Amino acid sequence: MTTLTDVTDSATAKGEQTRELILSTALRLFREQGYGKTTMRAIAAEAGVSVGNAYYYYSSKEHLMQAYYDHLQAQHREATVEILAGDKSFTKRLTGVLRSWLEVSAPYHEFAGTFFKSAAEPKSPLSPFSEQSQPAREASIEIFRQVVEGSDLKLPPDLRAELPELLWLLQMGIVLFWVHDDSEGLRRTHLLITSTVPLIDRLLRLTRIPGVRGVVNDLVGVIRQVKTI
Amino acid sequence: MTTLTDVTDSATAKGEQTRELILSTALRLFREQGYGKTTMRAIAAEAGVSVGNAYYYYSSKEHLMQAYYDHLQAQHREATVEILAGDKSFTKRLTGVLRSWLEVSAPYHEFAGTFFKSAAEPKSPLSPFSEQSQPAREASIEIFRQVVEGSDLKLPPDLRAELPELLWLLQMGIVLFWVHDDSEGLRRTHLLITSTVPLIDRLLRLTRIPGVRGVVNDLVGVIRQVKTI
DNA sequence: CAACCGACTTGAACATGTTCAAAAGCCGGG
DNA sequence: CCCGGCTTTTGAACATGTTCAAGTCGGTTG
Repeated sequence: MTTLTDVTDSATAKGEQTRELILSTALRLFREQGYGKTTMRAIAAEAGVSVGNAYYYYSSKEHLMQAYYDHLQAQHREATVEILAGDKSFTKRLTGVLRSWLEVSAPYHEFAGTFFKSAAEPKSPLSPFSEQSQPAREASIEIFRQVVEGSDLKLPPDLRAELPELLWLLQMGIVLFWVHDDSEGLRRTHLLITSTVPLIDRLLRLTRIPGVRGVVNDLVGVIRQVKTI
Repeated sequence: MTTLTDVTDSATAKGEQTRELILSTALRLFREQGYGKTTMRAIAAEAGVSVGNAYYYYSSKEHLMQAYYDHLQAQHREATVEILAGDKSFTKRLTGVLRSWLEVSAPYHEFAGTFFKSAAEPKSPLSPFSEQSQPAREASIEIFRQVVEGSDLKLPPDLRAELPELLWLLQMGIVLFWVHDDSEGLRRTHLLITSTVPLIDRLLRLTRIPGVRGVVNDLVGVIRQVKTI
């Protein structure tokens, strides 16, 4: 028997080791010398396997980057736990989450550009809007859902329901900014977060004004419409 | 003698012809078979020159795409003239400009993804935020300046000054959406424009409400700050 | 006119992501 | 023990963007 496939984790016994080996080697090289300078041949050589073997497990170089992305996502999630358990203040929660993303991602800032490049292509599985990244995207939105739910924010239910996704979009915007930010210490991105978050808070509180409320409702309507159809 | 070309246009005589030839051939092939499937060898062969020669004029395949982008930009500019001469209604002007962009770009929708991919990389000259594309960017913002200036829109001067750039950002967002839009006839993007523009108009008019005014002023402040520092 | 200079052109060579047919292990059944 | 069928592994071959040393060509200068 031994048809292997019953175990949760080590799906295919031996091969799984090779897979891990290739991935970890690749990630290390990416970090050490950047994505562009790391060749598939180098990865294979360093891992002590053949090029073809690397392709047996990862159908492309991009695919290896995908794995890195998942890694990052998990790290961020972990980093937010503490923050989301603590304060009830909306701005603090949001700032904390965004900041922690920045921290987790900082070591990869330099080669994030390349990642971004691949992610931009609509058909790429790396695209944040793609089918394949739906799990990662939802995990990310889930974090923002917790930001909202655990906070003291008072909002009309419609908007509140839509908010996590909007905050995720905000995060995408910040990432876009971050990728382009070459100020030292990522000063500008930090500044962006520091000044944007309170502003968002204030904007959200404006929805109590009747005249504003109507427009916002329509805005939510448009967002839903665009998402669906 | 026969130096034939003293014409305004042709900077370096003969070579300029070759340059044009290569470019037009490339653009044609891009349109006919997509960017990815068009090889530099094919372009060279079709144009009747050597590969090296193509590289003499265009330092990379991407560079050829850059040229296409400029081409598009010019076409759009031309298409907007009529619209901007006509109506005074802000929403009509804005809708017109966005729609005409859609029309001009439609033939390239399929291969725009690839373009987008390159443009996403921060260091790429194709990036809408890059140094190299500053002229194109400013030309584009200029269009939106005309949208605002020729319109009946009443706004606090601060916001009014910032608005063209914000509208340009909106356009970037729409492009992002457009690239991912595979509904037939680009229905979804059209819908997005149709429903977003009036909403923006309403949002802008909200700035008359005192409570809103303060927040918006701060928002403008943040934008300026982020742009500068 | 011959030498020369710089713009232009060439094609072979290179680097690297990717593919693929074949070999090597591995394993349970006859 | 050997066979047939799988997973895994190999390395050479391929496709394609890019580079480069060397050639060509047209005009300018002595």
